[in-house]
Amino acid sequence: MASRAKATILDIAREAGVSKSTVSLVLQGSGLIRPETAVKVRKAIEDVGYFYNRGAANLRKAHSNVIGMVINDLTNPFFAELAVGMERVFQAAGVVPFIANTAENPVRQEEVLKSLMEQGVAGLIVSPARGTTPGAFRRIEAAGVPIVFTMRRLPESRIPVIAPDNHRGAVLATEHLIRRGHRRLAFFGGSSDLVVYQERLGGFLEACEALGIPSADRLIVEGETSRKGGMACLETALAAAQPPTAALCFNDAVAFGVILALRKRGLAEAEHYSPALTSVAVDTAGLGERAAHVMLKMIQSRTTRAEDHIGAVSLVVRESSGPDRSKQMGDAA
Amino acid sequence: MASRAKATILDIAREAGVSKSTVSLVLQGSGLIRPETAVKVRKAIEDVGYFYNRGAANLRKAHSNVIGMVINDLTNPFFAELAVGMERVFQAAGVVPFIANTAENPVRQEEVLKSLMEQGVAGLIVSPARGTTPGAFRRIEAAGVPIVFTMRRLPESRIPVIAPDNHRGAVLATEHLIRRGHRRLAFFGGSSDLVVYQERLGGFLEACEALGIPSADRLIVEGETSRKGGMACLETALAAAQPPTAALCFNDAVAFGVILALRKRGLAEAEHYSPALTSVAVDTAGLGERAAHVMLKMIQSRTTRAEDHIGAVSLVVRESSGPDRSKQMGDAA
DNA sequence: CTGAAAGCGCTTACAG
DNA sequence: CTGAAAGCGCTTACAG
Repeated sequence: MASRAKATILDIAREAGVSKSTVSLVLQGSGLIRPETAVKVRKAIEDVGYFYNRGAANLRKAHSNVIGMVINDLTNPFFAELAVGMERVFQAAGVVPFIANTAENPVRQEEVLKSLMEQGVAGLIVSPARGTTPGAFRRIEAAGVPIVFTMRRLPESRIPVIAPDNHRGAVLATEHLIRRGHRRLAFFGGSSDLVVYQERLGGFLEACEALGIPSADRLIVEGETSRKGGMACLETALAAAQPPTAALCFNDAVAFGVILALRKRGLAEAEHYSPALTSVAVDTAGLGERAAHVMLKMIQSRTTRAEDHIGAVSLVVRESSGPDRSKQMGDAA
Repeated sequence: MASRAKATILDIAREAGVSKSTVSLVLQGSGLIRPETAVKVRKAIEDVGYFYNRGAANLRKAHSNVIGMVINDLTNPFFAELAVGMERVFQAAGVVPFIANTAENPVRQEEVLKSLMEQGVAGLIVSPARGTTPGAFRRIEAAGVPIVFTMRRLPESRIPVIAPDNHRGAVLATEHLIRRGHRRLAFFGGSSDLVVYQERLGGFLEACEALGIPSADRLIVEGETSRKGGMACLETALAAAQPPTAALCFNDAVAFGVILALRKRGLAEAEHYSPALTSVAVDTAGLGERAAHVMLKMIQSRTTRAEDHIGAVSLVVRESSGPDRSKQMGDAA
């Protein structure tokens, strides 16, 4: 049973008593083959335990059916969602997505990209790691392999981007906080080396400006985009002479950290301080689907250029239980 | 700049003024090549923007450097952790892991496995989807490709398994609850078609038996392994004549659901009912590393057999704030 | 040290 | 409809 040497189309041909061209034609579902021949061949395929050798086929056909998904942090459920959306589309198109994780490490990213290229991917969907240098994709672009960025853009790059409207999301969330009566606002978490950060902070500042919150009443605390970072942000903010009464958090993790810290201080448990996690909703799986579609189109039309796509966002207001003067957390996912 | 046709070793050979054999030798780091020749070749590789074609190489060498990781639920951070551990080991060994998600769907799993086999993987690390049939891996085994199961085992399969000691974890957690003074215990979530469920429930029952909890005081509520499932379990339990005072939850998600439901009912907020999420700790990344090592060894020794590996577990007791008679949640991760 | 030749498993014209 | 032949990009003996 355990045949060590893998079967090839030659084995199938022998088993079925036809030539290997015929087998190849059957494999490709060609209409040129007589039905009973096809049946005979298919039976032989089963009998010899054959697995199609896509590498050999691609070598000859000079194109591949695998595309690489390079993700900066697979432990972030957000990216898992994104991957799920892409897979749906690719599956339907007969394309196999291989996922690789860079763990936010540009060196690892370099290796992963090289690997994927060596594997002969037809395209690359990438959420670039922090600190990716502008030239990181130069050789791949030169080789004519299409790339799509998701979630993050690189400064001064012409690679198309599929991402949510971070700026708009932050504007919506900030407006919400101000309308709820808050006058001293904070922006918690993230760091200015990320383009995403600039976009969200920009939205925050724009809304503050538009709705008359003076810059003296805005507190910006950079920090790790993690629970720990969120906790640190809160400590910093509470140490201020006039602590903010509401904050826009860079992402969910930061927001949870802030809430944990509040709870630890006994502030969140108290009746008058019930943080409602209002958040910016992004159709993540939808963005994944979109990215996949763009990629498919690029491959098909043999181009490395495409339009950017900025996904709509909306505000999800949750359990805003406290009175007007209650402090409250807003979170931009 | 954008050379559409990909460069081959022939282009390099031409550029460097050597034969393609020489280029191949340089690519493989052979010591047979004069240093200055190697330098010249390496420069040519840069100049023509070459990417090694691993598919062609593998075709000739008849072995590959990619292994497939087939995961049943990528959105579960647990599996992301596992993947991270494996990647660490594989990277060091020059092996490229490709991750594929089956979303707990046996049909999708079938497709993914086929794809990976067609891609010529050297081995497969699989966390099988629910409802996987015993024969699902027959052809792959017959082809001599090594498989390792992680986290879950299949009934009546001889494929090696790397998994945490679920039984022991449940025993530890249950003993803990009983020692805290609880006498009416529940087991929440999961369903009996999973081997993991049998293992955990078995541990729960064994501990109850050993420490004298009569079966009348044990409540077993099957349910979805999600927050929603956990919430439903709690409702069922509270409807009992004598509700349990503590529960062992199938996993984190169920436990969170239970806590949410308690909070909604106002039970968790009350002083006398502060659920402490005591949980069973598994070194997930460590299991990932272990699985990778086992796989590497199997590939190297050309076998499809290996010892099972059952990872140690430990109990993490957290914020057990209430008094002895406080109700409390234990969670087996 | 380096070159010419064969072959890995497939597909693709090209004959028959 | 089916077979013989060439070739995809590489590696591997085998000469030189």
